[in-house]
Amino acid sequence: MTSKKDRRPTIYDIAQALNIAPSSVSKALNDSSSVSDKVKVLVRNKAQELNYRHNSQAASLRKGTSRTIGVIVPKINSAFFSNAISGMEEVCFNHSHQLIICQTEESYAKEKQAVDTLITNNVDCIIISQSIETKGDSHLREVIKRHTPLIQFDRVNQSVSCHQVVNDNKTAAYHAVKELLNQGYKSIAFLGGSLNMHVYNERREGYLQAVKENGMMIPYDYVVADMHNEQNGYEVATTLLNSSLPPDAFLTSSDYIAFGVMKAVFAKGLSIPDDVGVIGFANEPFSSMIVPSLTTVDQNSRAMGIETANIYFTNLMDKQQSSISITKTVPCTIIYRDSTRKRID
Amino acid sequence: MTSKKDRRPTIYDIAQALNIAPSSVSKALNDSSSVSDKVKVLVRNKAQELNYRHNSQAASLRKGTSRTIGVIVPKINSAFFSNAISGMEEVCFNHSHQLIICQTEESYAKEKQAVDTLITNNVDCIIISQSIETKGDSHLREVIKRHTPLIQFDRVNQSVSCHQVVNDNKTAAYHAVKELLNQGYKSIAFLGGSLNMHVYNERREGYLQAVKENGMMIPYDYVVADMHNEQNGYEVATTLLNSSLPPDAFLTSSDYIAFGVMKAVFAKGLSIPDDVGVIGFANEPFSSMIVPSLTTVDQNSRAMGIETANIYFTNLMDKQQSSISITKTVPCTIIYRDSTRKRID
DNA sequence: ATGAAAGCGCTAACAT
DNA sequence: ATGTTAGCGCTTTCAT
Repeated sequence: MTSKKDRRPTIYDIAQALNIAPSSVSKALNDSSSVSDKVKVLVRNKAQELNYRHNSQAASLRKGTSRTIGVIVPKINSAFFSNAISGMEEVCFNHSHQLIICQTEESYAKEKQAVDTLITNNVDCIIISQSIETKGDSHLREVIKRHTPLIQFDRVNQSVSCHQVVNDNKTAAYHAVKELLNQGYKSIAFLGGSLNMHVYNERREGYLQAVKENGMMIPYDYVVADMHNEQNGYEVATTLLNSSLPPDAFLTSSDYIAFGVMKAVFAKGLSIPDDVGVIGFANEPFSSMIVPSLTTVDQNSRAMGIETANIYFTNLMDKQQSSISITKTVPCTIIYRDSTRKRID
Repeated sequence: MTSKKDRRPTIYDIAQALNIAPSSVSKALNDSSSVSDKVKVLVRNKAQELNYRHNSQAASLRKGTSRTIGVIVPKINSAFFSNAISGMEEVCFNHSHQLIICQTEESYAKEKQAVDTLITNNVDCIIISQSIETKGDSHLREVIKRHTPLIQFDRVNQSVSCHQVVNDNKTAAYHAVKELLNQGYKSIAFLGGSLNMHVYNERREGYLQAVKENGMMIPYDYVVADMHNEQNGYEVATTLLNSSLPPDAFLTSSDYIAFGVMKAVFAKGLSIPDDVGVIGFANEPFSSMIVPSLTTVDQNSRAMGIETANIYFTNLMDKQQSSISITKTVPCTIIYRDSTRKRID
C-alpha cells in the first residue's frame, strides 16, 4: 500500500493524476512554448503537491549532457586550489551546473583514475591542474579524443594543446626581482619548484631575465629547483647563507618555502629586511600574519577559478568544437610587505 | 562515415563486434558468474580496443543508485572544511564513489538550493554542515522524508535527528580553560561564535563549566558571542582590556579571532604570554607560524571527514533504513604553544 | 552459459 | 496545444 507512495514521484505520476500525457508534463516543467498556461499551472501545482523533483540523471542520459563539470587538482586543502575551486563553483552555480571534484595528491596514477572516473560520469567538461608526479599525457589526449572539452589551469602541460588559464608567472617573477633590486638588494637567489612543470619554469625564466638584464653575477648554486615546503626552504637557505658568497635576498616559488628561508635567516642571527630580503608566492593567509610580514606574489586564485569556468560557459558549452585553443592569463599582483622594506641609508 | 566511429562506444558496439548479446557484454564487464571466462576475455579485449568506458549515468538510472555523495559546506576555502572534505574524498575514492560539493557561503537560501540540487542529482547520501544564517530545518526533513541518508557534521542542527559527527567541543573548551588556569591566569574571557549554532554553544558551556568549577568570578561582559573574524576579536579584546576589570586570558572559538585578540594585546603594550594568555580553535596553519605561536584546539578536521564518510559506507550503504541515529564524536587535541607558556615565578 | 526483452525517468520527434 | 512513441545505455529478470 505504501509501495506506490514511497517511490520517488515521476512525471508519470503527475500525468496520471492530471490525466494528461507525460510529454505534456515534461514540456510544462521545462516551460516549453508548446503547452498552454493552464496546463503549466496545473502541472506545477501537482508537482509541488506530490513533492516531485526533476531527475537530472534520467534527463542527462536522454539529452546526452550532464550539466556537470569535473575538476582534478592535486590537493583541495591548499589556499590556491580551494580558492580556485571556490571561484569555479560560484560560476557553475550561476549556470545551474555542478562540480565533481577529484584530488590526485600529486600521484600520476590517481590523476589517470580521476580522468577515467569523470569520463565514466559523463561530465560535460574536465578542468585539470596536473600533479607533480605526472609525466605522460595520454590521459589528457584521451579526453580530447572523446571531444570532452578540456581546460588546464595553473599547472598546465604545454605539450597538450587545449584551453589554458595561467598566471603571468614569468612577468611576476621578473617584477619581484626588480622590486628586490629597487630596494637595494644585490645578490638574489631563486628557490623554485619542479622543473618539469611549466609554471615553475616560467618563474625561473622571469628571474633569469631580470638577472641578465641587470648584469647580475650569480653563483651557479643561486638557482635551486624542486623546492616544495618550509623544510626545503630552510635547508637550502641555510646552506646558501653559509656559503662563501651568501645571497642578500631570496625569491621563492611558495610562501611556505619563503617561511623556511626566513627561519634560516633568523637562525643565522640576521635580520629581515635589513640584512636579507624575501619574497614568496601565493599570498597564503599566514603571509600577512607573520613578523615581519611577507612580501608575496598573489596569484589571484579565485579569479583564476572564475576565468577557467567562464571559458566553458562562454566558449565551449553549446558550441561546435573548434580547433582554436583559448589561453587566458591572469595577472599576478605583488603584495608589498615588510620582508622587503629595506631601510636605504 | 565518421558518424558511427565518433559516438561514444556502448555495450552494443562490443556486442555487435563480437556477435553476442548486449546482456552478455554487461555481465562480462561486471564479472558475473553466469558468463564464461572465454567471453569475459573476449569482451574485455574488445572493450579496450574500442576504448569503451562504462556509462555510470545509464547504470545509475537503471540501478537506482549513483555512487555519488553530496557534501554541503559553508566555505570550501577554509582550513577546517577543506581538510574535512579531503578526508571524505579519500574514503569515497577507496569505495569508488564520487563527491559533489556545494558551498553555501553562509546563506540559508543557497543551502536550500544545494539540497535541491543534490536530490535532483540522485546522490546516495547527503553530508551537511550548516550555514550560520540557517534557521529552519524543513530542507533537512525533506531529505529524510525521501529516505536519502543524511549525515550532519560539525555545525549540526540538534532538532533534526539523523547521523552526526561532531567534536567534543564542550570538553575541549573545558580543558582549554583548565590549561589557562594551570598556567596561572586568573580571569579568562570567552569570545565565542553564533549562539544558534550547537557547536558554539557547547564550547561556551565547557568554558562556563570550568569557570563554575573553579569558583571564578567573571564580569558579565567576559562572555561574548557572534564573533567571526580577526576584526571582531581585535575590537572586543580592546574593549575588554580597557575595562575596569581587564581579563588576563582569552579563549576564542577560532584562531582568527585569537589573532585579533593578540593584536589588541600588543597594541595595548602588553606581552603574550607574560601578561595575557590566548588560546584559539582550529589549528589553522598560521597558528604555528606567528610569534608567539598560538596555543590552539585542533579539531582533527581530516579525521572528522573520514569518520563522516565512513558512517555512510559502514552503516548506511546497502542497508535497510533503520531508525537509530549514529553519533560519532571526534576528540579535539589541544596544541600547546607559546601564547600560554606563562613564566611562573 | 547465453540471449531476448523490458524498463529506469526523461525528452524529442512526430503525429494529430 | 496535446498525445504517441521511441530511445538515451545500462541491468536484470526470465527463457532457452
